[in-house]
Amino acid sequence: MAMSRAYHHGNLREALVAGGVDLARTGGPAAVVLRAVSRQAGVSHNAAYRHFANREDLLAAVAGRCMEQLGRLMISRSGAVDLADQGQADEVQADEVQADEVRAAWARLSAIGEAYVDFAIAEPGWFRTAFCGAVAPPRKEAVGGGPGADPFAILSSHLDDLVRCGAVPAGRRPGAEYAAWSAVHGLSDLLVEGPLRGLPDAEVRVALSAVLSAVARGL
Amino acid sequence: MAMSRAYHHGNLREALVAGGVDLARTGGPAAVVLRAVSRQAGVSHNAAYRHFANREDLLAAVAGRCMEQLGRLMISRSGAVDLADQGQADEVQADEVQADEVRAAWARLSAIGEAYVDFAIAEPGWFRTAFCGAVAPPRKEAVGGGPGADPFAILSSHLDDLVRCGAVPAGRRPGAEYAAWSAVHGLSDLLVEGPLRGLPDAEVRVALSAVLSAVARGL
DNA sequence: CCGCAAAGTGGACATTGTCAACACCGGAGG
DNA sequence: CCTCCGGTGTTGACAATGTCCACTTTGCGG
Repeated sequence: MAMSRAYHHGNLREALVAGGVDLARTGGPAAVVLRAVSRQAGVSHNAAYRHFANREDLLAAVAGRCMEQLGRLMISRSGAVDLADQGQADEVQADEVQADEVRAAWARLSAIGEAYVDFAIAEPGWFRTAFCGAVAPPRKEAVGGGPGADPFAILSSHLDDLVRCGAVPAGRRPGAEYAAWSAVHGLSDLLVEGPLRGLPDAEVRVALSAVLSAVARGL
Repeated sequence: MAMSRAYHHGNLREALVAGGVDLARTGGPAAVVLRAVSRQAGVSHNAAYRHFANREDLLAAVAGRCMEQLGRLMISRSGAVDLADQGQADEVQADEVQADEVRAAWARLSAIGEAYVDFAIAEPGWFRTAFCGAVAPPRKEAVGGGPGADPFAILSSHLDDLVRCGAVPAGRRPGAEYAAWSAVHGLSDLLVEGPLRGLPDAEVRVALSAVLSAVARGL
């Protein structure tokens, strides 16, 4: 199994993508350079062409990883809300349970929105790479243990929850993902590479809460 | 008078920026290539270095032009709303005048939002260039007749109008530009270079109206 | 045991950003 | 009028990159 390191590198494709993710973290999509990732993998340039059609193809793979990273953070933050809530769940009326569920659904939506923006700010290189326009098709995730972390799907299911528990009228559901996603993504983009770059931290929080509450009202 | 007057070329700086805008239109920021714009201006490479510190500097100038272009479309669409409205303005009660003004203010906000997205769709190269992160400082526009077409300033003044005529409570004003701008910019970015690329036209209109009405409700 | 296709290598080429040294030109000062 | 001078533009060079090509090596399947 363990291939001799001389010629056949264990599985290169993986190493190349990992190296690309590394470079993208600090330099964004422009830093995902064929020769650089090859060098970093201890392999000479042109080796990558046995695994990717061209640079764009590699970038797409790297972008996919970044997107998954974002999805993972969103899921994790959403889960954290559930955990925090269940602490104070005790014996209460049935309708109070329902009210709590509504509140929790709203909190989860806010949490994934905040996660989105936080990710963009904390990892601008990854964020810019994820949305550099190199992502492949919708990416049908492997059914198994893979973290099916497509941000869009996550958002959709959270909106479904809001409708299901009556927090949002069903008539408002169509197009809701566009409204919510656009708002959060727009703020992220403006903060990371748009005219809002370098906005003071306090102002960032003001903007974030303004966007999130506007979305909540707007749904 | 060592003005930027004609020396050898005419005034090159202008020609270079214009050529850059040309290339950016079809190829986005990546197409703004020093040697290409120099070639297109009938001048050999390195001539540009007498007018710009480096490629990034030129790109910033080109990006500024693209941003102005966007601002101009927004202003023009906002003006078109006024003209369309004044046609049906006749003798009415005072409070109806007020109601009309409120309606017009909302219509103008919608118009600039729609203009933003339309611009992104119609001129993706320019849009991507405008927001590629190369724009110079906050750009203090000349107060006079110059096309003070900073999209952010335009949005701000429209929101001010909404507050002034009572359509939006003053308490909601802080942060409102973040909410509105983020929503519209996010949709544009997702449509132009994000996962929403290639969305069928009908669906685009659904998304746009969902975003615009959500913003209106959210303010 | 052998050959073959997959995996990796080395070299080459065009393109690009950038630097340095040089050439041109038109006006300022004599 | 002539002469210098700095702003403008040119030529040449260099390193880095994406990509094509021919070649080599490896290990698996017959």
